Amino acid sequence: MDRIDRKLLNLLQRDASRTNVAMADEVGLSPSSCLRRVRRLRKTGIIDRIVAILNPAKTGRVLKALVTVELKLHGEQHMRRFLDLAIAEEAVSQAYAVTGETDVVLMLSLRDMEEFDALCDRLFRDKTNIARFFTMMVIRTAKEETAIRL
Amino acid sequence: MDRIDRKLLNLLQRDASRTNVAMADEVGLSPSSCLRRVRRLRKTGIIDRIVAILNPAKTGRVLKALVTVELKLHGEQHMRRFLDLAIAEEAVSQAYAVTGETDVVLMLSLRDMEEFDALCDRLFRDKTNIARFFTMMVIRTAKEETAIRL
DNA sequence: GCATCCCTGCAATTTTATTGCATTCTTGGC
DNA sequence: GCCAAGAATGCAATAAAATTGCAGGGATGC
Repeated sequence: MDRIDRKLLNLLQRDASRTNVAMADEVGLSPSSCLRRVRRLRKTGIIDRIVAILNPAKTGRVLKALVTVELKLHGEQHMRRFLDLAIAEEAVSQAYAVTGETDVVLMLSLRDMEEFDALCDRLFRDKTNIARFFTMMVIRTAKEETAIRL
Repeated sequence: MDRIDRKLLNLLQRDASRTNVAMADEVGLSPSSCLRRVRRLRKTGIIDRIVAILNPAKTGRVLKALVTVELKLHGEQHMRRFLDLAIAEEAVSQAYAVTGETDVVLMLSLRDMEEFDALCDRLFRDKTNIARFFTMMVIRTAKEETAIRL
């Protein structure tokens, strides 16, 4: 893991669609050496995966919301049961168990408020183990970064 | 945007490193048709970008934290000033202005608590416009999904 | 019914990825 | 400082993939 590897990772985190030939050129290596480095980075797991990032607005998911959830019962099995419910939801893009005043934080990507309403029904109402939940609708996304600075 | 486009998007959101030939095979198109579809999806912006996702743990960023921030002064310029400060930080991977009890929510990816301490110094202490902030350390990541279901 | 437009597959061509191999570079031990 | 072992590099040949032109098929609107 040297300077060239870091350079490759930075390039790939921005745009992994460029060709190996172009990458080799940018870092000053031959295509074969460059390819072997990238393959090593993938095999060792530093590069987890290569994916397409869609534009949420163009897919109809125009609303984002953060929800903090406080459970009534905090045991491991109760926590797991709720998380399993939550992660099965398409609108839930992130789900974390956290320290602090609340137990779980969810990030939602929603089509509209109707979807939010239905989701609340499934996750938070009635017989579930929810003490309280607070919803923060996202007004502005200032940063949303998949890349990691090396 | 038909069934095949959706299939392509789902495939690419999982693994964009496969070849066009393989993709064409999976959706039952010829490579040339498949390529033209993917190019159209990129040109129209539905596919925003293709990126490498790194394994945070292998890059030394082993801690995650969510921070809710309440500002003293809520004017647009004050909000913007704080957000600009926050998004300039490498450890801040997501930053949102939100409705509700707090004004801003940050997602942090940290190397250690020392980095957190230093970050707090820069963003929250002293002369800044911070009324309060609450930190939730992530205990468990149950879901962290870049893909959008179509 | 017909013209138009879009999409498709095929085939030729260009570009890229991949691999073996000889050489160079780096590193650790002495 | 010198040598040996392992790792990384560039080159060249080969295989595979991407790209493009073109002709045919199907849907759409008039």
